[in-house]
Amino acid sequence: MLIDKYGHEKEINLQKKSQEKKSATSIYWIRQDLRLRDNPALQAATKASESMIAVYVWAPDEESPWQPGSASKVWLHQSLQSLIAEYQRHDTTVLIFKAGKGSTYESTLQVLDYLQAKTNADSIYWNRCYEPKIVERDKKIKAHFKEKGLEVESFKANLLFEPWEIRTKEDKPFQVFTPYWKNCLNHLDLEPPLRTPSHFPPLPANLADKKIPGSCTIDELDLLPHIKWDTGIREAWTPGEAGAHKQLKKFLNATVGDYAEARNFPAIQGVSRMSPHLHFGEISPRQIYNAVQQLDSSSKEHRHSHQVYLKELGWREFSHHLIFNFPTTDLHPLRKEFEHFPWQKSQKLMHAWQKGLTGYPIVDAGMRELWHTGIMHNRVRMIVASFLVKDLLLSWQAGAKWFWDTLVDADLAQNTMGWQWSAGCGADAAPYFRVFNPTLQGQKFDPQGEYVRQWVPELAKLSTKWIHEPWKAPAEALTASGIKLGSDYPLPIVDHSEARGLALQAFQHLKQYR
DNA sequence: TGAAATGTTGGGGCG
DNA sequence: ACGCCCCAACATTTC
Repeated sequence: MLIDKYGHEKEINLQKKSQEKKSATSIYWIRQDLRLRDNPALQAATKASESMIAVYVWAPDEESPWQPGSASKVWLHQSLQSLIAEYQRHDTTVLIFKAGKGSTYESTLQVLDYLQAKTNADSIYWNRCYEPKIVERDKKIKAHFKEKGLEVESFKANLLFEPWEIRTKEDKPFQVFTPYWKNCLNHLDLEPPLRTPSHFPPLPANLADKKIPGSCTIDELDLLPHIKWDTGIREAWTPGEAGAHKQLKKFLNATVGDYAEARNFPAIQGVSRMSPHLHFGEISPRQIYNAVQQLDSSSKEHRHSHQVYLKELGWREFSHHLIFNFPTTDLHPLRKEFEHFPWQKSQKLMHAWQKGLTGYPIVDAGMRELWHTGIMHNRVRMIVASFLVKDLLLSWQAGAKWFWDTLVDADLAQNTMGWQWSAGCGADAAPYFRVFNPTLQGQKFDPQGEYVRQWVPELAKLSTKWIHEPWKAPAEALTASGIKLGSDYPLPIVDHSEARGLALQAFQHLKQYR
């Protein structure tokens, strides 16, 4: 395979391929790339062959212990529906399979193997994923089909930089963001995004119009919850490629120019809301990067905001760089001394945090926004994470698990980096003694209390003066707002200043292990 | 992408 | 006028 160090392999290869004889049948394996545009694997499969099998395999066991959470599955269900509709417009059927315990096929490999044998397919293409378990599985699949003599190729589609390309001078992975991103920008050589393939080859004749053993419908994947709690998610989002581009346009037309400031205020729509779309590959970072570069940037402030936003794509790149190069960090702290951190266990405190009943309005607002919509504003994620880890002394792993199950944008790389950053045990992490004060953060970033009032309606009538510290409100103010603390809304479950002291003590305890 | 504690400065009140 | 104190405002250090 021709490899250019910075990711031009596919363009080079596509050129090469179009000069070659077409293969008979190609398999395009759909994974976290639920889009038609800017999709190199799909491009390769459609160009290379007389007939094509587009296949999605639901095999959550292969991602254990991080099989998709409930919110993520709701998103996936809808995104797949939308993807299949897009394919149908091009007269193409997407085959769907389940693999694992209790299914016709034990594994993804078995599904692909069956399809390959059945159709005598001679090539297989997919876009890369970077979670350690998935990388391991994909390597096996690649080796398996190469041994069988197939043309097997994977592509960079969901990152600007492969996690292994960017290295320090000592040829090590970066562990600090700023030099990492600087290095990335020095190497950035952005190709324009690919278009939707112009031609979609049909299914091989012996598969067309037949029921294929083990294949199923989206509904049969059983991704939707049995108790209908997902209306909030459905109202807040439009999963799928079209929804992704619509949201991007909205962001680019309205708020990206003020992003640097606006992104800090959860009550306004100052952020891009691209994260779930990016996670499922409904849009590529290259498409976003390109679109931002093409914006009018005559004003200095806007230019600055654009860079700040692109830097967020940089953090996304960095998280994948980290999970790939430090593959055990999904469960273990990168900084080893944190294995000795005296994390507490308390069902009661954990439950209060999860349900938004901590007595700290900004924390509770965030946790309830998460529960209702499957998303939480990033500023608030930092606040609630700091609160869990430093005020409640509950482990970042416990927080990561909850986010994993409730976020529609749950992404192993990003979730891991975010939580390790918050706990202070990761790469380029917040120093441990950096403890957010939920009251001050609330007053700074939700100064009118609008965000709190939206998600903690029992406080809605409380005046702005007390909205972030209701326990300090005079009795008259509380009665006038119809609030009885301790029954309508909880008193703080811990005293922040006391909790901060305890956290700093716990930090002292770690020093002996450095 | 912190916050609290501690230090410094300078204006104003006041004897 | 002067020295002293207070304290807000800002800066620096510390966790």
